Amino acid sequence: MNVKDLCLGALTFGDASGYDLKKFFETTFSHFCVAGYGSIYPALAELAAEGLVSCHEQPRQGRPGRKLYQLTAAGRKTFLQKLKKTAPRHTVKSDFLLSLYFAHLLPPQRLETILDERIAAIERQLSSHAQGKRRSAQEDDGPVGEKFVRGFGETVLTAARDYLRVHRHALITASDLHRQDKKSPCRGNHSRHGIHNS
Amino acid sequence: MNVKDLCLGALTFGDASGYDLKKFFETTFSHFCVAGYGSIYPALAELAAEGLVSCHEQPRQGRPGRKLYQLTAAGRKTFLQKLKKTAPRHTVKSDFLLSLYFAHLLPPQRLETILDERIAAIERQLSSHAQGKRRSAQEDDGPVGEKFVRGFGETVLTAARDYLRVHRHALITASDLHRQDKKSPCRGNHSRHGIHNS
DNA sequence: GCATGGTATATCGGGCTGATATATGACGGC
DNA sequence: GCCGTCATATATCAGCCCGATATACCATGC
Repeated sequence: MNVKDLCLGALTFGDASGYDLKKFFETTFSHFCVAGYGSIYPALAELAAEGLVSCHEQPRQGRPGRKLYQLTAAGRKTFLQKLKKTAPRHTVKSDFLLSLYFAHLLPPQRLETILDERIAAIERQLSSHAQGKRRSAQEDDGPVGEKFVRGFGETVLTAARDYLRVHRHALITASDLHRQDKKSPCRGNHSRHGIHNS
Repeated sequence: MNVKDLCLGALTFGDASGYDLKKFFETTFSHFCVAGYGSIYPALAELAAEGLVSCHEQPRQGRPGRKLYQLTAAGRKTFLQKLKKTAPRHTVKSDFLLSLYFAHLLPPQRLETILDERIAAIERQLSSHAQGKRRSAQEDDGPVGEKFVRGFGETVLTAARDYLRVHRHALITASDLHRQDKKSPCRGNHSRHGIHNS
């Protein structure tokens, strides 16, 4: 599922400009995909060239016209096929966890900052989820998958936040004991925690 | 944190070849980063050119020699600096959740497959975590961050698996009611679930 | 009247993924 | 002893994507 397919999928819910799509990805899809303008605009241009979307430009004097994109029948068909064939992968990329893995190389203050920022970020995501839930409860619909996906996100985020809260203190104190930074240089690369075992 | 920094970080635990590093990423770092040979080998070559790692080649007759890389003092310093400055981002990219968001466009059988495969994948990850835990409990060490990160992974994965198990059936039956595929083409792109609101 | 932030399109370099190619040793089964 | 399969090990490349940046205007509030 590349950005082109993502755009087709979003357009099944109605016409939109590139800007609209970015916002849509940032809100509705925020916890499982990202796409920047640098991917969206070229994607839309290619899709238009392939006849999978049509583009209706609304001229605005003095600046580039707003371009509304609409899914064509071929575009809808293409998306359905992609959707059926796509392998449902799920990957996490986290400098957050990577940093904590190296807790023994970081000052405790930095660890605190990292943990607190992540907890705060999770809380922001949870409250924006709650807003989305209220909105879709009013309008009483949206795709059936939306509720499921939102519930999944809430569950996972809540579990993550609780874990961080509970184990925050333990990590900071433990890392303080095992510290290994510039001031106590312990500089052997040949520690007993080797990687290769040949 | 790009692949070059990742390699430096892994090499703080001991010397390794490119192949060793890949395995290390796949096991220890598996739930928060990925790196293929296509990134690792060029990264090591650049690091060697910059003097951040040194390379000791063990010749083997008839094929390319095994290249063991070792962190230099400069490399260790560089990694510590990067680690301190890195913004601890955390992103999820999931065709799995994306597919489920479009549950109303998928046949129930496909939904079942997707859910079951994901649950099975989570269970595989959990049991490989458990193995890692047993191993590091025997040797009674590893970086202090390791336990924390592993605990985080277990917590989140368990919460995800339980959610999927509990809500599996509800999603499949609900999507069956709201189905909207080729057989009932409902082809208006101008549904009331529009994206833009200008 | 002016600064801030939102709307909107577009480009580009650097970087990564995933597939592919190549070669050989080790191991177990038959 | 032979064969297939798996693990070891390095390397390249096309296609794709992220993040930063540039431009331009309007609405809002202070």
